[in-house]
Amino acid sequence: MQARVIMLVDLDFFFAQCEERRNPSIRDKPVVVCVYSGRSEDSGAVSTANYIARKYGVKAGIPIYLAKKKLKDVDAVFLPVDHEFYDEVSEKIMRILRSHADRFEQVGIDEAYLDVSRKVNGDFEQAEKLAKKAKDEVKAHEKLTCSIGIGPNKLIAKIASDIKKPDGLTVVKPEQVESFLSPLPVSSLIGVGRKTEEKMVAMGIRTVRDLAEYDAQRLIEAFGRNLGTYFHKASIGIDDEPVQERSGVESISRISTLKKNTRDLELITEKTNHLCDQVYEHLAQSGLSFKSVGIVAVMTDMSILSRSETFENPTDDLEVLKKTAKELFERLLKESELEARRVGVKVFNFVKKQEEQKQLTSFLGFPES
DNA sequence: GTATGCTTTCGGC
DNA sequence: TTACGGCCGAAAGCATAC
Repeated sequence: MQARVIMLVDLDFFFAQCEERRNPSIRDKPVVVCVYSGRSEDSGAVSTANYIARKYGVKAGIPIYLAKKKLKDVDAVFLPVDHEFYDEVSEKIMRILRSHADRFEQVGIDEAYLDVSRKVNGDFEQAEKLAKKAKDEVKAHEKLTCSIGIGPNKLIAKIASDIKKPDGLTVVKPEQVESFLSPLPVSSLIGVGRKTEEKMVAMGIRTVRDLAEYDAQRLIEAFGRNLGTYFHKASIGIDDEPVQERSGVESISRISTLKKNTRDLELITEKTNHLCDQVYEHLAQSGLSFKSVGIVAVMTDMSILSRSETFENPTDDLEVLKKTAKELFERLLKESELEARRVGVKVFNFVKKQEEQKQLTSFLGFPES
């Protein structure tokens, strides 16, 4: 059993970098990739921005209008998102990265874990060379930079990848794990969100070092056996999560901004029926059935409300989807007085169609063939 | 008390 | 000072089961 060597590869400011590659003449300017909602000239939000734009405070999530204001005296480039193009680029890069890994796990469109333990014989020097080679290859074939973190597990690799970017490479060897982790805030650990961090701070735990020094048994008392054990192990750099292929998406959703804010169920249903059609189209390509339907509404004050329903048995029926979405919106409107601004539909809890058959037959007591 | 599953919210890009 | 997308997975909260 040799030591594990794990890499996390993160494609830098991915959408904006794709746009720079397509049109290199914009590379020295702020590049802002936007999602326009169509409601008015500049309504919408920033999806991602290159590092030049970030120097002006332009980053993912801010309104387009605000981004334009921050860049009003600058020669900046604003572009609409082009997901098809990014998907294409991502697919090619993932193929390159996969070829360098013993095991591969893609996370979203621009990130992947590579287990390279065997490939580099458990040697971190070799892993660093391999990472440079992968970076060079991605650069040569796809003209894109990425940032890589290397560590003895996914936890360390992920945190390491954030240390230097863009175009960074950070290696944390097993003997460096303790000094690497100790000073970080507990929120650096996956699994520690705002609430958990607050709870830990109240217990006198701010840094990973504090967490590591905290009595493991007391952690278990405070967070339960699973979480408590996980936190204790993570604090000393232990993480046994394997790098494994993701079987597929966990949810498919479509959301859209309404022309006008409304609480008229018929107007909303008109829009969500269309969204259901799109979700269904995507679903049909994947050959999946779903057990759960969810809806989401962004209200006038930008607060987000959601409702969902899980069925006894999986289905792939478009009419069931539409009917359920409508009922959920009806319920949501009863429980809020605000008008809806954006509405969305999603399906999740997937079952592959063959397995659905299997589930049914085993339920009925037939022997499996 | 803890595990599990479902629902809702949060947060990154 | 306001302004505001679409999609995903993770986190959190709760009810019920064990």
